[in-house]
Amino acid sequence: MEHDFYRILKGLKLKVTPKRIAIMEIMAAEKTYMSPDELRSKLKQRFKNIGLPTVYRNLEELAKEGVIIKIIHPDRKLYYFYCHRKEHHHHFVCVSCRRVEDITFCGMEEIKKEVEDGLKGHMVSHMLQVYGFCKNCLIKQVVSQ
Amino acid sequence: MEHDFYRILKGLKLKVTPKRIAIMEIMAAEKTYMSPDELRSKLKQRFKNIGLPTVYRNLEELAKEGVIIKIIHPDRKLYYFYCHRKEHHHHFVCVSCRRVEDITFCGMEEIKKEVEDGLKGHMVSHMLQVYGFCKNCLIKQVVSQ
DNA sequence: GTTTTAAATAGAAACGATTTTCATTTAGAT
DNA sequence: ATCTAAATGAAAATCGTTTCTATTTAAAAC
Ligand SMILES: [Zn+2]
Ligand SMILES: [Zn+2]
Ligand SMILES: [Zn+2]
Ligand SMILES: [Zn+2]
Repeated sequence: MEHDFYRILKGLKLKVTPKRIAIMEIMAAEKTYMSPDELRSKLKQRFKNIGLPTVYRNLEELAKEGVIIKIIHPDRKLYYFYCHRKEHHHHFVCVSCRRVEDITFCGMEEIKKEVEDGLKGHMVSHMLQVYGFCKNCLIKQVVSQ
Repeated sequence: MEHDFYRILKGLKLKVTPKRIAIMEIMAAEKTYMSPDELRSKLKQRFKNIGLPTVYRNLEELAKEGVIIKIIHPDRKLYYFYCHRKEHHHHFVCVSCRRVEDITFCGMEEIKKEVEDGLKGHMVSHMLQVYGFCKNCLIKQVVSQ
């Protein structure tokens, strides 16, 4: 698995540093989105010194390259998630446990049609995100009643 | 028109202050989204003293009550827009001039189905926003070439 | 293997949008 | 006209994020 990350970084012409590898390992192992500070807490278990700017920079670089994604959050803070799927798609985010899951529905064609035919504009991108309670959290709710 | 805003504020049990009315008037007259600071600049033309916290507070209150909407922006700053349409719908945002236009496509049913049948979760809300160039900006691009 | 150099990093400081605090003013009820 | 809770302005605080700079390090060149 580490070899995957190694190759990904090489492909992006980024230096393969222990911290980069660790960031990718930790992110890829998480089922939930994380803030830079939460990621740093996990990195602290492996490295004595790890600066927050390093975490911010690496997350941003990886997001820019499409290796990880940014999660749009109502609190307008930065959150990232390692998404294994590479085709265009969107995400379901659990408002209780932060779990992220893929959604295959998109609607890009209909939207594009409406923008171009209806508004006579040109669509550049679109953002779709779904919020709710994941399977696990629904079960917990029922059990705890 | 002012009477509309008067009645809206009354309906929300908010005091009808000159600044609240002015904020609603300015927002409702704009075809583009605005930041709190941009709104304050406009308010300064009418009021000698107008504090930024007042602008922030009022925008947030009006957004909470659904009178205006928040625009999700990649820069993660706060932007608001007075949307005249009241039914559930989404928006097209021009990345060049900030114009906001209604989109009727939604896809809520398909998404809900996928979350509930596929993921066995429960959908609470969803966020869709479309970015691109509006009609006017497309024309300007062509003309200036 | 050694040298070179550009990228990566840590730590400290800066930044800036947003929020909080608090004293004063004001809308609207009595 | 009086009262009270809401609204406001000014100043300060907050805090997530970014910048700066000296140091370290990956990896290319030798
Ligand atoms: Zn959950
Ligand atoms: Zn899509
Ligand atoms: Zn435009
Ligand atoms: Zn919708």
